[in-house]
Amino acid sequence: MSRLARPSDSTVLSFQVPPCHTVFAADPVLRSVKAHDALFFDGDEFTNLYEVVEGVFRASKIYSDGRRQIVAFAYPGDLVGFAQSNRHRFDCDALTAGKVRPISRHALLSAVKTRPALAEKLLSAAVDQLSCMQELSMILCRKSALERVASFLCAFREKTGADRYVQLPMTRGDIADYLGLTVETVSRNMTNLRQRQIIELPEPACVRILDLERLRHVAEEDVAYH
Amino acid sequence: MSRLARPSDSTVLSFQVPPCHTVFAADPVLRSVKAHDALFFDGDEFTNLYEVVEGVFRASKIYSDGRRQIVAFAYPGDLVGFAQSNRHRFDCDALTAGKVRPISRHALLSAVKTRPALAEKLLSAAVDQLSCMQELSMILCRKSALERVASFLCAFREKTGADRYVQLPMTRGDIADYLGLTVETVSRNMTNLRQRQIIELPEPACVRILDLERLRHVAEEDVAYH
DNA sequence: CGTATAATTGAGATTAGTCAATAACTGTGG
DNA sequence: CCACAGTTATTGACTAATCTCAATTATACG
Repeated sequence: MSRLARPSDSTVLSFQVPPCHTVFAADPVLRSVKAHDALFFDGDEFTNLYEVVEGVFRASKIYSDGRRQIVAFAYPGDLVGFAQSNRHRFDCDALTAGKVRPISRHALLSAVKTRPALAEKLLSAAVDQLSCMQELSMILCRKSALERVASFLCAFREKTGADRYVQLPMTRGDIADYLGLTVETVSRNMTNLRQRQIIELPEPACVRILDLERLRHVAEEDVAYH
Repeated sequence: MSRLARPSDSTVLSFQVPPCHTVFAADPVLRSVKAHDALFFDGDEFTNLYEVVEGVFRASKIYSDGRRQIVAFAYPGDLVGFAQSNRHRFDCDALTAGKVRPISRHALLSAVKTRPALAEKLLSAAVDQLSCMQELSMILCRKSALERVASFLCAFREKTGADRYVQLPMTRGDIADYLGLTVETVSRNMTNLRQRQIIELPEPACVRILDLERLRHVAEEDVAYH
């Protein structure tokens, strides 16, 4: 996986449990949620975090001036809702119907105490996410709108395991608020990619990647790694 | 401390050990470094991380197109050089003369295994940093140049415990590469703040804060928290 | 003291944002 | 099944902000 393909991988509030370690498999309780259901709101008491089992979730923060920041999109395998205080700092809701496994905060804390290996895994995951986040956020600060949109598409594709046909569960507004752009700018750059025959847009929520090579190139052109 | 005052606090690669827990005090080895000395380079094997004891350090990444990203400034109490792989991903060097306490990676890993409480602390610190980083980076992506510069000054002041007289160990170029701006833009906005009588610049590296209230207001005006 | 580096300032180009209009899609109820 | 209303997406014209390039001034260091 290219390093630039990491954005959605680096969701701050969600860190991914390595697939080989089904850390919480012992907990059989699955909760089904419908699209638009909320898992928790900003300010809610932090009692559970959630392992996403199915569906796509959105973590967002709404500021008093009405602006909104999409903090992370969470996919199956991600943990979402980690908080360091007694309260959540973000809203989290479902973009699609899905399933989550709630993990009680208390259970997690005691598990960490009694199972050092688990603590080490979590720490390692957190450090990894921290590092990825640093890279991502700074890259986002520097990239042009076109590069951000292209990066987002590449990352989404990688993350969801899609090949050439990508179904976006989020709106242009969500993408804009995630990438630090406006809806119009996201839309214009989607059009730009379409006009250059890099993608097709059979409908707004569907992206067919015609030329992955060039899409990646556009995503990375300014920020090349050695 | 206001939430916006957190930037330098949220240095990804450096997470701060709570002062009350001198986690590594058992290790007596201190290393003195001169200004511009490097602790490690991007790609070096990850054998040690470092607790900053004295001085200011800079973690940066240089891209093949010549662009540079300042990833973090690290101050006394910060841990710098945490890596999740076998290699460092950033350069780290000293902006000023200082002292660091190297902590061997191996020692840390075994300590985490044998002392669950330590693991918990580290995990908690990492999650905290993760969360702060998310906030910071997104805020930086959205803020105007003036707000970023003002935020930077506020944060630096808080972090270093200065009152009204702030001595900047880094160049305008460092600040620019940290905030995702150009040198010229940083300079212009410093001038802007000076002309508005919010700060004085007796010399480029010295900032006297004349009106902290207004400086904070400029830093936060667009991104208000509820 | 002179040279190299760093900082400031100005003018113009470029990019993304804003405001506004139109088009497409979604879902609901007739 | 269709029509309507509300949301979402696209596009255009214009504005505002930052970047780029260039020149000048200040500072640091040998």
